[in-house]
Amino acid sequence: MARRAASGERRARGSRTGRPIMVLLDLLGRRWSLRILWELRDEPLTSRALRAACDEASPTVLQARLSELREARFVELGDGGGYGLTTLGRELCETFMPLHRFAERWNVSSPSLRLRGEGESPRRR
Amino acid sequence: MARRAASGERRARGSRTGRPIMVLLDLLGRRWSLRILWELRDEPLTSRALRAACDEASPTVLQARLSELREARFVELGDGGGYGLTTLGRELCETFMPLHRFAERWNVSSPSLRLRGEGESPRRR
DNA sequence: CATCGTGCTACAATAATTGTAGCAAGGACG
DNA sequence: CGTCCTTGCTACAATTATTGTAGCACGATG
Repeated sequence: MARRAASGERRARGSRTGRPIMVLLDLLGRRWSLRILWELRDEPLTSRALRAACDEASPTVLQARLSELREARFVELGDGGGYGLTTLGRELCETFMPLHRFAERWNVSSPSLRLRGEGESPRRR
Repeated sequence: MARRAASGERRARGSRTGRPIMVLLDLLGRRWSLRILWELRDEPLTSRALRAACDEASPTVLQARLSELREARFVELGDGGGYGLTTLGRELCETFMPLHRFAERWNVSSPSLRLRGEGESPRRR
């Protein structure tokens, strides 16, 4: 159920079915989404502090992600400025905490994984 | 594709510090990464079956993600064909299972969140 | 008023992704 | 052997997303 049906099917980013898990995976799979939630996990941050925490990512994307995250009700702009997690957002973040421990155990042995685009397919063009 | 590298600081995708959690968040934040892991959670799939499961995403990205995921030792190409999760990959996937329940409770009320590019600022060049 | 810090936007350059087509290698079958 | 499959994987132009830099309007503070 909950299909858009009218106004022409669109195809994009694997959320076509509208299953909540797909929508969520899609949303979290956008650039900086996970990072933003992660950086907000402890305390609210102003947009600029958040930007600083995210390696000075461009405000354009950050603002776009923030809008989406706010629309998803994971993040809110508190009174007096500063972005923070909502109760829902905090629950989501809790879900990710095990990821931290996992990452530590994982401990990336492959150096070419650290930065995008290095050590991938030998690109012959 | 000119890599900027070459001189001093490399900046890309928030993995600059090399902290495992950042590398992981970065890797998982790439398009289709989460989805691939998700689709592989039950059983191995051939590259084409996986593509079908991922709404016919283009083989270019899928192959790129698969390479990265293999390099991260989350996914492997089993003998006789077909991609499957490694033990490590299965552990990672376990970490995500709570996400499923979360997504169900969440149940996206905002229609503009379902597909990328809808409801955002229609900024076009 | 001048100066700061908010959240947020414009926009050209660049990088990533999509979509379509196709390759080489391997099995099965005749 | 030759054809027909299917596998993993690649080419490449077109399209989107992201980056980086600049700057806006608003409010608070001085």
